[in-house]
Amino acid sequence: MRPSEETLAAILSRNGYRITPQRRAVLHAIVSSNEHVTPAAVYSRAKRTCSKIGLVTVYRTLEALFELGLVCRIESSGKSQSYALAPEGHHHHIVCSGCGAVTDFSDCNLGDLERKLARETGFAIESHRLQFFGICPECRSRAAGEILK
Amino acid sequence: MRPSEETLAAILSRNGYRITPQRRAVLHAIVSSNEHVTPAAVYSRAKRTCSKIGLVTVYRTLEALFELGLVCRIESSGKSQSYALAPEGHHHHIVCSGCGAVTDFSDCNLGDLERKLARETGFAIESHRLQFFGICPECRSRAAGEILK
DNA sequence: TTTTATGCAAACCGTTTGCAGAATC
DNA sequence: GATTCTGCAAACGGTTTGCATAAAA
Repeated sequence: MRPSEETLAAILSRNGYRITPQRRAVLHAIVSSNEHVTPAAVYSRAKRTCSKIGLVTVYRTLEALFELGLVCRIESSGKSQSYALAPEGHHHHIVCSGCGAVTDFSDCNLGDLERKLARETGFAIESHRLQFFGICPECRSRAAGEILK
Repeated sequence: MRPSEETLAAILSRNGYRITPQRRAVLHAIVSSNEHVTPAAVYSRAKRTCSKIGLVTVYRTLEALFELGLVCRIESSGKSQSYALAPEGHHHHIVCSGCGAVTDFSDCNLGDLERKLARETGFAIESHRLQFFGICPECRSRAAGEILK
């Protein structure tokens, strides 16, 4: 289950971070958004809660959350990164090429491949990243709508 | 087998691109390098062949080569992208966290997973990207050497 | 001689940093 | 009251663009 804003704040606090209105605003912004969001998006969301927050603080807070593993970061193939509440455990993403929406999945079953590659290449493999790209259901139906017109 | 500089130049020409000393220099730079290289690296290599080349031209040429599928681009998780001669067909990368070296592999066997995800999420999946990260053989033996000292 | 390519400098975009003042604990 | 956080503005790094000049076809 998704951690609440309170839970996250408690974890931050327990790790020596101070709880400020700005940080609460960032927490609120990511907890209340279901998608992956860019720092800029977090900023504009957070600004609704705490009007004097600066973009810099958003970056710093997201970095802190990322360090603590509370948030995951995805480098969508373009310029800007995006963040979301970290689902528990190992997972990967499916990214919509139309609207950028991100869906998670967790069963990747790459153990055999990893062992094989390690054997063949001599690499000590430590991690992997897997992303699928495609068109999400919403964009598909939107596209279908366009055609009918 | 790897295409030669001549072959690449011919393909460029056939596609309406003019063959300039600068473009030859870029072609030479990537053909003669076995690793994946950043635009900046291509630039300094190319400069040896054609001293008056500018970084901008390198970017533009790499982009053209990428458009034609002659070169593949990898977004290594940091700031700069890197390019290499495109191996034929579908492939993925293993990236060394130590030195950045990149190795290719081609058998990923993700068809079943892709179908399953498409079914479960409703995405029309079009492509995927898979990267492994680890320590390459050279870095491993270097690390072993450090320990012995 | 028409069309495309080049280089420069300057713009751009997302991100990071230095620092004085403000807020938390 | 000591320490951490904030916001601003300015720096940064990689990449892109506008434009006049130069070169390829």
